[in-house]
Amino acid sequence: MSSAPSVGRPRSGARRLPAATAREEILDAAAELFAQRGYAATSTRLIAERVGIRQASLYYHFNTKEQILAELLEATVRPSLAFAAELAAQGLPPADALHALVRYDVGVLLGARWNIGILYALPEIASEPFALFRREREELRTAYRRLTAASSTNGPAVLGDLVFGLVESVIGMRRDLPTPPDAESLQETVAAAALRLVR
Amino acid sequence: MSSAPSVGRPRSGARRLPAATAREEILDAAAELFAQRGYAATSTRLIAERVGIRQASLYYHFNTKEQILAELLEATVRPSLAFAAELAAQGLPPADALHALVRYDVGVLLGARWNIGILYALPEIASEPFALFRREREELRTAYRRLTAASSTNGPAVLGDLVFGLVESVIGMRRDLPTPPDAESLQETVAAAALRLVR
DNA sequence: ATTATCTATAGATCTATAGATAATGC
DNA sequence: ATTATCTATAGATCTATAGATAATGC
Repeated sequence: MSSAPSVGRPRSGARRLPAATAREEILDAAAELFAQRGYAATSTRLIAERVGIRQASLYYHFNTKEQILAELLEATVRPSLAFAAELAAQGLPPADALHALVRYDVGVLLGARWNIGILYALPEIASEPFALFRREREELRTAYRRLTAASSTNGPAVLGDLVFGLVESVIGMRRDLPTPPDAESLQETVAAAALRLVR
Repeated sequence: MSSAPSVGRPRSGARRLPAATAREEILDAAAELFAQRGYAATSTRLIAERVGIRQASLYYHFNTKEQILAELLEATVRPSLAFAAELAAQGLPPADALHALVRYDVGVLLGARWNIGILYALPEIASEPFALFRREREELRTAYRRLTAASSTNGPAVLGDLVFGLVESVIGMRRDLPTPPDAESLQETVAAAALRLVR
């Protein structure tokens, strides 16, 4: 809950988010720019400008530009991964659990302030600083595999991956559709579509 | 069908693809590198090195680095778009046409020498040099919308986009799965899954 | 004294252009 | 003469580090 600090040398520009910490402001500005123009195409100078500080000041809060992206990506998978773990502990019928997970995950992807999911496809995330993100995303994929396998008798081996892909297709819709669909109804639509695939 | 020319100053290095034109060699090297390390993270110097020429020599064949990416992207959508047009002219039952288009499109995405589809998500393609690619990809999306709407009585408005997303999910599988699935069977699996969604 | 900024800059790129050159073709 | 390369380089970046400084807190 900490916000604009009173210590430290004053900034060159106005704060981006007066209620947030500098760290949160940097993550927010970076998320907007990375999602809109791309990771490599966004300079640390531009991020800093949007935050109202000088380029070098970013490095008081983050060690590298890659670390900024890594934190953004991890923050996007983590809630769905935690939700999948909760579901696993509840012992619902698998199809009900799958429906709930899809609903939740689509909600996270559509509800994020910026469409960070678009960066999941970046070839750059194959490198080392993104190892934790890749591992967490694979865990989420595993949760989908487990739930689809349990929901479906003799479906194909890749059924879980197809459902995973169906869920993540909302990232592309959010980017490409002129009128991005209403979140509530898309959550329900995608969850229903997932059940059609496993049924 | 033209190949290694005999005119012009000799190259500094060995040819990448002795049977191809310099232009094709450049596109092939760029495709490999863009898909593996990312567009912005790949320098023109590295592309040239893989082709066996000097960095500046790329510009005899292409005006900009963006043009190289644009041609690669266009070449990946175009076959499926042409196939969709053929299908439209044939007057098949819509569900059969949808099945055929999904099969074909998945085949193109999996059969390409490099996984160029991974670059569809790049925020960079929102810029002007990629306008033609974006238009062609939207036309393909429209073909999916038309076929799903005709195959499905009272499905949701985004059904075509879900099928489109399902098809493109094979791009992620090709990248992320330790053993990428067999193309033939995945074509059939995804086509069958698409029909489950519209049925 | 501590914190969060600032200024200045090193060092390493990177894309694209200009003009020279080494082949073949006529 | 034409083609496809080469060398050299301009000019514009870009990330990250070093060290100074302007606040508040004790």
